[in-house]
Amino acid sequence: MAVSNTRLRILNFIRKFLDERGYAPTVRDIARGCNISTPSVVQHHLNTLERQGYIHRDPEVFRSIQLAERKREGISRVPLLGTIAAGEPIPVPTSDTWATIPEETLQLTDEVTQGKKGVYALKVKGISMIDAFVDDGDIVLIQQTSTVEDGEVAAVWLKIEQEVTLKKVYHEAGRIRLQPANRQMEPMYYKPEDVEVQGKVIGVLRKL
Amino acid sequence: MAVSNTRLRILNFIRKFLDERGYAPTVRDIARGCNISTPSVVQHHLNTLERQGYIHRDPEVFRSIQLAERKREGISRVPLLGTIAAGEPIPVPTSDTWATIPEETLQLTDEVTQGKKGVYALKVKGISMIDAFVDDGDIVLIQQTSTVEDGEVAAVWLKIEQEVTLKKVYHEAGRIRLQPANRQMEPMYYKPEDVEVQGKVIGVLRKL
DNA sequence: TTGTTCTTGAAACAAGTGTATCATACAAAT
DNA sequence: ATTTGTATGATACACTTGTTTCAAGAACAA
Repeated sequence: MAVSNTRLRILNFIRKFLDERGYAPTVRDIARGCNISTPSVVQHHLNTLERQGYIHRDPEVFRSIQLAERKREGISRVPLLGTIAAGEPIPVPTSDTWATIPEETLQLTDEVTQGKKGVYALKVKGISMIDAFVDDGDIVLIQQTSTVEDGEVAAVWLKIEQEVTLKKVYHEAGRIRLQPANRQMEPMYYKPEDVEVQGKVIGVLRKL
Repeated sequence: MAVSNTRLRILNFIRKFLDERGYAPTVRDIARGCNISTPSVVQHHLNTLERQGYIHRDPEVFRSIQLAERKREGISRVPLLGTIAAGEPIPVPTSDTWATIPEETLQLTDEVTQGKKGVYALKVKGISMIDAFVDDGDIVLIQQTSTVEDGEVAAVWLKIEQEVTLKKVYHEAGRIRLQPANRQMEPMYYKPEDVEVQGKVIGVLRKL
């Protein structure tokens, strides 16, 4: 069942009310704001909206309407632990690194961190990662891990070149294939002992 | 005056209550949760906390306690209004576009939106914007505007080519210079009447 | 001591508020 | 035409809840 016109007005009113006042409206607030003459009509629509999963209420509790779309509104504080550049291994957080005060802390919603744990951020220095469409000044979000699945993008330390690079990793027979995000570029092949996965890249953030 | 022991307990209780239930406690909820026998004591402490600036309440309004520390925590809800591709103009929001339920809504902190107003998001379709280090599937954050300062990145509609592109814009004598983010690429020059700024690019978001 | 201020307490009021009940109107389906 | 489901409406009840009032103990300085 679709969202009717009146219920859409009600939903939008609840959104606006929450944004402006910081707490939920009452049925009478909604009636006033949506040109509905009586609480019972609002009640009826709220029941429907709740049955459809758009909102949640605690019975008998005043101003307890919550929007389902805002339920998982988690904010994570992601430490910015330093920079990532071609010629140096990336900072890998240790137990005490987390405890110390980071350079800066990014406040990110779970929408961005995808709810992942053990995430930290690094600022890109230089243009060595343009083959991953990562520019100078971008922020990469890294999840601490030493293993990745095939096809995932990882921060990989190349022992021979003494360089870090962002590539899709594929485990092949007797070798590791590192595939640039840029499809126009050729993959590179390494012996497993010559590469070291330092973390999984879960996102990139660019502020202009 | 410092925060007394009891008031600190009350503050922590309000924090926990808000996190767990999504709406504010009543004076009686607080009394129950902090082993206070009567609403009037809670009322007294809330008055003090409000005078000290730790909380805010709307008089006479139930469950209207708000934590000052969370007032400027800044989550913006950015509507994902569609896609951006080379061959089609980008969707420009109108007053009624904002009112309808968007395809999806991104929840972003002000850290990401930089506190800007009138921001919406578009998902990139295709690899036509790799010269701006923007890959297929990336999300670009656009602030609605028709003018940009020199050096800012804009979503520009090229009337002759019938294409949209992301470029740094420079106003020069009698012409517009469009500079790719990729420094290895050459700028393009247009007559002012042949280009149309459709919005300012304030960020790029890539989820992997 | 005395006085002052802060804190805790009990009780009650009045208004805000979720909810139920009954009723009407309208459109679509049978 | 009848039924069914949905949207709207008026009214009232009972509980929730912010607030007030009066009172008393606790901490502390003069």
